[in-house]
Amino acid sequence: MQFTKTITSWYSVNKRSLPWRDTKNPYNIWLSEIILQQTQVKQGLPYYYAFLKAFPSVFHLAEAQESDVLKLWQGLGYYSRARNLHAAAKYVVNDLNGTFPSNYKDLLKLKGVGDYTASAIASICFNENTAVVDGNVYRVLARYFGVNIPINTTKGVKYFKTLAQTLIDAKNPADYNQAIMEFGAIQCKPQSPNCNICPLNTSCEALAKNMVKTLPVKLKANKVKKRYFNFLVFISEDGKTILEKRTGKGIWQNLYQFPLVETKQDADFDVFSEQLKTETLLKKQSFQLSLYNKDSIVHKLSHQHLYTKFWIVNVNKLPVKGVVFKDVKAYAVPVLIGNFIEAFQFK
DNA sequence: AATGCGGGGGT
DNA sequence: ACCCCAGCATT
Repeated sequence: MQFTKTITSWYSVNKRSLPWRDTKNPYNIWLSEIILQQTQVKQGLPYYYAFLKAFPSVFHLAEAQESDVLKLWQGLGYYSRARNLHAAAKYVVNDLNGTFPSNYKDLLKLKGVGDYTASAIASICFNENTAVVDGNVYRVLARYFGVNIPINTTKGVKYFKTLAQTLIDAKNPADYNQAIMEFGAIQCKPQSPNCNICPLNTSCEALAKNMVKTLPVKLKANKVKKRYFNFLVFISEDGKTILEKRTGKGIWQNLYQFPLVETKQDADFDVFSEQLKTETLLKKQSFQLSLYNKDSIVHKLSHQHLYTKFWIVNVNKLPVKGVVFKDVKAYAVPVLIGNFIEAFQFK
């Protein structure tokens, strides 16, 4: 297929030099693929180096505490990736004697490994003939073949997986898969691709029909929800504050935060001050309240905007076991909390 | 099939 | 304000 030949020869000339391209070690490739899920190379690169340094092998990772893995993952987002990474490492060590699964089907059994990642590892490390379909592949194929089926539907997912599988270079799945992704990232990029220099510009359906800007088609996402977060930054006379672990289902699972009071709307000082008197932590406790940031800090996640206030709660003695100020930075926290800790300087 | 999950960067 | 990113798990 001409498409396949052009993509692979483009890749041999234009590929970036990246650390995970110097190895076929499945541990390294797996780590890189998990880090790069929904994450650009530039953002993930420092984490890849940090993880390999802290956990050079799957055995090191399996022996770690989840809290240490999350701390190292801090700032990268989608924290279930870190929790699943750690769980999968323990599975590989405890159930598979440390030997990585070596085919698509068995790779899928690892937590956090879905169709894309199993295909990537199987092809790159074991040369299995299974096509990857990531955001880049959707875009390249939708444009080149002029496909307007929405990519985020069951029909679209199946269609593109099948199409990708017909195009893969069976003699070199490892390079072909990486080639089409790199082509999407650098040449057939989302915004204003330079089609003048594209090696496929004489046969690209989207270019011929002036559809480059409208492909691929993606069904619109839901609207962003607004939430109002009030963090209680306790300050005790013996130099401690309170950190709580987030449990349950929502965002930032297993990360730490200051005690949180969520309100239906932006909290007013007087109203909130009264409300606090009924909070469990402050029921039988006198406290002095001050507001750290008058204007809410807006922290934007994909599907929620968090309007956030940090309330400084001075107390004589903490109602629960606290954390001494110098230890606060050892906890894995969301970026929103980490930024506050950096700026506030506990002392 | 629909929803939730982070954070950074670009336009 | 909206889109994108080497997606996955849950319901």
